[in-house]
Amino acid sequence: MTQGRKSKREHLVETAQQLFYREGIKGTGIDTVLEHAGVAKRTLYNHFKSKDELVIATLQRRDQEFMAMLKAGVKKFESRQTGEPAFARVLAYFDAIEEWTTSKQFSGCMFINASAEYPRQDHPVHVICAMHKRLVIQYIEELMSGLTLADPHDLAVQLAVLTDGAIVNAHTTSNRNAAQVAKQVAVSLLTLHAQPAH
Amino acid sequence: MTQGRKSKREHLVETAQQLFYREGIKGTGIDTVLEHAGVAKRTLYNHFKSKDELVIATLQRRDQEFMAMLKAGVKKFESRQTGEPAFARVLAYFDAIEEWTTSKQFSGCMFINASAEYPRQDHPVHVICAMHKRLVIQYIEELMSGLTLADPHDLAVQLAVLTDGAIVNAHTTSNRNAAQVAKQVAVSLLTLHAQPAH
DNA sequence: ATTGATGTATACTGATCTGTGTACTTACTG
DNA sequence: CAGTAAGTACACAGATCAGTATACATCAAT
Repeated sequence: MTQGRKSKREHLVETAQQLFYREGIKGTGIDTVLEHAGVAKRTLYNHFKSKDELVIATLQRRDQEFMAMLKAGVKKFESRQTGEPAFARVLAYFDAIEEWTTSKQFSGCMFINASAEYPRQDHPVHVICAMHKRLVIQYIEELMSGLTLADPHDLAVQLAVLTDGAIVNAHTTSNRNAAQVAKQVAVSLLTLHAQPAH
Repeated sequence: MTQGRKSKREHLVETAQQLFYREGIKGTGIDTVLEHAGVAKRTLYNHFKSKDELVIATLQRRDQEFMAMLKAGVKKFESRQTGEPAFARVLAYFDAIEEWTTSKQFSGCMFINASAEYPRQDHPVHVICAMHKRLVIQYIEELMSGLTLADPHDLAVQLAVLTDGAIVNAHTTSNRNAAQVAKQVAVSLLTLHAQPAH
């Protein structure tokens, strides 16, 4: 089977992701997704056995996309940091968050939003969101691998909490400075608790 | 007109608030609210001209309730703080947040959740959520009135971001320590930037 | 006692929702 | 060319949604 540039399935997930992000999941009907994707309803239900399955596929796609965006952002901003060089990667991470939260299409964190739409903690959607958040914490720990810390995981959780706060604050109150505020706090925390290794 | 202990309207708003919080707003139909409240549909639509109006009434009620809860919590925990006495009120605030986020019925912040369900920033629901968040920042500033700070508003925003992060983290990842983490960070920030007045 | 406001019960409208059934088309493959 | 996998168009089911219409009940105040 030769596919076009994108498989129908991938195209559906991509379209659904955008709509779910912009309008909310429960605020977006299947028919709306189909219209935007230009795909027949039957095709969708051949690939996914329910809307929930499509939702989960979009979140998995977003997870990949988001982590890639973060990593690209860190690479991009790492060399532009001033101050203690050992902090550069972590601080570049906050710049990446800032670039995202101040971008035109920003509409909060898709996982936080999905968690809010599916508040039950045992719902598959909620579980996936929790997993994503754990991945981010893990990534932050990696960014701090060049630092000597009493408890690296502890600081990573602190910075993750800070990040979520910035994202939510930016979205709910349309505050374009939220990520900078978070970065300021991060600088304080790093200065207090971290020394460059060696 | 003599009312019962609670007016029908108040009873409807209270019932709707609980359901919207537990199951999400778009996840709760009008009929579900009516069943739980034991009230006729016509009565609801005599008091509110649409579901959106009911939603807004629940958010206004929650705003009152939440601020009262915060203030009661601060009063309750203020005297139990150790360390610098001038920090006691702010730190008690984080204890109040902790008590809430670790309580059985906790399901995130109703305003953050509502913002996620109504992502458009010009939607009335979204606007009300933004107002609530501003009120909280204002309250945090009040809690710090006994401190000498270079920029009190700045620190209040930092602590508000931190709070939102803790609430979201507690909800999405079922982390019972999120508020304590936030409090730790708050201690660091206060130590760095605040001196007791005089 | 009558009036007017408030609430109830129930049926209904019309829209929208997720998901299915069916028959047709396209296109790749053996 | 035959067969198979994938997609399309379209109708439709069955549930649920917000909101309305109508007729009746309750009750307090004049």
